Amino acid sequence: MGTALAEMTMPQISPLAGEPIDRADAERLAGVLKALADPARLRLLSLIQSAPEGEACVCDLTAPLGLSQPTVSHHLRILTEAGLLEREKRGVWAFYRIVPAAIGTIADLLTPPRKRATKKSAR
Amino acid sequence: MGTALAEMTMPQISPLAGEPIDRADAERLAGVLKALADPARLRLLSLIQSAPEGEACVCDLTAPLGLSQPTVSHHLRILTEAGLLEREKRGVWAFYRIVPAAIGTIADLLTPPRKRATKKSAR
DNA sequence: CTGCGATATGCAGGCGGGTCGATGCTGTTG
DNA sequence: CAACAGCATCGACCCGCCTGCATATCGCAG
Repeated sequence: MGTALAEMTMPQISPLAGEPIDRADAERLAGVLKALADPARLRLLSLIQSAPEGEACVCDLTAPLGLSQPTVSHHLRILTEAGLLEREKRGVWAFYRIVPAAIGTIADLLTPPRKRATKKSAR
Repeated sequence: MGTALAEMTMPQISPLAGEPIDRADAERLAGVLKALADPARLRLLSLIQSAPEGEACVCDLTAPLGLSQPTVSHHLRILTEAGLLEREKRGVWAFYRIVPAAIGTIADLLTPPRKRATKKSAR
């Protein structure tokens, strides 16, 4: 498990597509969104993305966030399990990097006007 | 108040753009994402969007959701305050409709690769 | 005016989540 | 081998949120 994202990228569900999504899909999508819906975690993603090599270790993230090291590890764990981050341990350090297509996938799931096939008229 | 979305659409913040977002922007974006990060609310958006006229009243939503009427009203209130839904009262009924650009705005905020201007090199 | 149906609000219970301090584990350094 | 640094895990506290029940409010019908 982990990568909760992968479990719904294939079915290509979209809450705003055609018909209502079922409970299972709603809970999966909500799960990933829950991982994103936290100021600390959004800042973590932002910090990691804007880091020199696109990666950062925990010790570089605690200070700018103003949170304790266990708390930062906790958030990184949640983001990783959601499929938004990937972890690579080099020596004593654990480097986190953003999974390239992850956020984009979520953005796509929230973007309905992708297909003009469905009527929508002139509103 | 209401429309928490409007308060951050102008600054055009993006957690994955160039530099790290500050605490205020992170909290604003997290606030809107929190409104989305709930199975019941995702289903509500989906149900409303796929309704005949793109709108629905509370009485039509309680049954498919399997939640009590007060709970549904509660979720609709949260979605409305987040700027994702708009409410129109006609007679005894309250009709809810999706704010067209709302979800798209969030999707855009989560879509970084829009501008190649920022270096990114070959990683 | 009285009654009824549709919503919103108040209140309370219960669960999940964010945070920290303490601790354990692993790999590096001397 | 001993000491130390980086990180993950554990336990606990506290707050916020989802949910339902009861109640208030508004609009319409008779």
